[in-house]
Amino acid sequence: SELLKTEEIISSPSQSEPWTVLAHKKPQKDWKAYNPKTMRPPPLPEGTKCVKVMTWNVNGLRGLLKFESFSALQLAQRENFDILCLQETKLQVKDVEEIKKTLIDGYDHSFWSCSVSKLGYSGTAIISRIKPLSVRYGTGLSGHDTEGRIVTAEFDSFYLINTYVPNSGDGLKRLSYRIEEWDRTLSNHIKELEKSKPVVLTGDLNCAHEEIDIFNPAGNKRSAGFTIEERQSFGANLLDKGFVDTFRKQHPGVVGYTYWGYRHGGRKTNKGWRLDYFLVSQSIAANVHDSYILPDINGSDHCPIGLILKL
Amino acid sequence: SELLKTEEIISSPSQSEPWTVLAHKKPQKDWKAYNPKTMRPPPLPEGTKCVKVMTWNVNGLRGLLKFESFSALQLAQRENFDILCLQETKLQVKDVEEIKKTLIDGYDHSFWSCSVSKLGYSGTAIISRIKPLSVRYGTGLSGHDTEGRIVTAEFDSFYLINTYVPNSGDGLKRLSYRIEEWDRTLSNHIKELEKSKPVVLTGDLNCAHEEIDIFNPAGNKRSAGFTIEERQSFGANLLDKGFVDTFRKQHPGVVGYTYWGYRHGGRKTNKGWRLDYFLVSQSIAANVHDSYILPDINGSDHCPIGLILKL
DNA sequence: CTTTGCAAG
DNA sequence: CTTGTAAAG
Repeated sequence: SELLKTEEIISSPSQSEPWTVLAHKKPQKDWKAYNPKTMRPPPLPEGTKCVKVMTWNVNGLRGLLKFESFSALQLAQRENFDILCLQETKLQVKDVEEIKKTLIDGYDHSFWSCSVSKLGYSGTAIISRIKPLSVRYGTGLSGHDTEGRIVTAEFDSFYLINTYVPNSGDGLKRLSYRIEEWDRTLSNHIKELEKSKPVVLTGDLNCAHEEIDIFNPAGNKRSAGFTIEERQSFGANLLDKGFVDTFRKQHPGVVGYTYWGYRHGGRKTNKGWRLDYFLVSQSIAANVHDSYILPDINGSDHCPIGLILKL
Repeated sequence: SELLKTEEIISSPSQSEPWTVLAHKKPQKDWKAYNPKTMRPPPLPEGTKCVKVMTWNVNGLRGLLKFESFSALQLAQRENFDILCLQETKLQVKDVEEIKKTLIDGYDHSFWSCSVSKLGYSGTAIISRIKPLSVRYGTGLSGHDTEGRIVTAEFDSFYLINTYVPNSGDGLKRLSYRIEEWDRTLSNHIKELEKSKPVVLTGDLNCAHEEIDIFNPAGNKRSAGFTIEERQSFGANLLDKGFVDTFRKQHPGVVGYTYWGYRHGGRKTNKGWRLDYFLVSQSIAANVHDSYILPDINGSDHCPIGLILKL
């Protein structure tokens, strides 16, 4: 296998570095607040084969890189991921070569999908130090491939699907498209791939699945990302098809947000949502060593999340 | 008269404060470089009645105020002007009340003209501690009053016209409008006012009149602001009608730019243009005590200029 | 190169 | 509130 040995991967400083704990001020009902310092398992024993995947909606990659304080470079040095999945790169096709030059050595395989219908909109990427067996852009299943929302990479023992699910928009004007066309297409794509290998689905799924996944469930029943339609579609098209929400499995009853809107200073007051996920095929759910959130990493309205998968 | 006494006006720190001298690196032919430290006359004797007017194309007033380093407030404290004329405020009508609140005490009379055809475009204002006898927006002469390009204030002994002349645009696509419609309309407006009182015309006239007024005359013969059409129109519609270019009269053979394009780092290399003027009726040309440039004031692609007029 | 408004989230 | 566009200078 091309996957790296444990000692190379698990040298991540993320459990020794001083991640500041996000104060989850108002855990609701009897929910606990996720604490990345205390709620992560001990490192795997040396020699265990595994892969470390990270996912981050960067809300404009060029904006993020200007910041410098959290380039992919520094994230790599801290987290030492094997594969990084990005959403909302907002790159145009013409920007990609320039951006590739900023990648650090070792991450030699990167695959960029850009919107060709709206410039500077949406966009996804997979950046990897492992060379995939194959890569596919979009689903090929219908005409929904113009917004750069899906990249799929095939590895030895699994498919990795990185996606940025369409936002239902102000006034929910894109809700029916989202549910009836997009979610269904994605679900079919996954099922198709799963016929040959287990699937890891990650990205900004633009849905807070349960009440625990949003700071104010009552007030957001008609907000894009928490409508009953989106939540049911998430259940029916993903979970009911045998996909496991790895964070929720590992941390039932724990509040762990991955998104805080800029509009109401949400990050300071922890008015967050869990919109970013790792879902995995049931057949590999037991291989998940850790599914975690890094809420203290700034530079976007979303924070990165990670998955350590034993192979 | 409502105009202030000399001791109140000429307490300006501008001749004692350390204005850094702009290095005019390549004076052309036998032109001298304007030096605001050395080329200004001594203060007027105490008790002389005068008015101090400043003009500044601010290239977006809200952007400038964010800066804070050169708000109108600080400019007022350093220059102690009586009247400030702004161009390219880029304000909308709805922004004006908000902006008025930022004015410092004493400047209680302000008159704002905003573009109503293109939002956030153009826009002029007169801010004064002297209450004008009357104020007029636009010329009233034709249909050229939708872009907020002219404010005229009447004082005891003169009219003050503040204008932002339309740029002829990339590809000179607005050149014929500029010459045939706009310059002519402005000229008629001035002549009309001059029938009753002398006129002070100031603002961004968007024309470098002579070769001395631009860093690279040869290379800009078809650039907006230095076409022969604009230069001749400037001569025919303004100077030939009896208006005196006060800076040029005071400093013949002196290079004094007021604008440096952002596009080619023009301010560092002093690739500038003189686009901002005080023109006065011949009948009061001898009353001009000082017509000067403040090239070291940043915050815009134009710098402010000043006029001290004896009354 | 920078400001502005606009769409989008 | 912030990221992208585009128009304008």
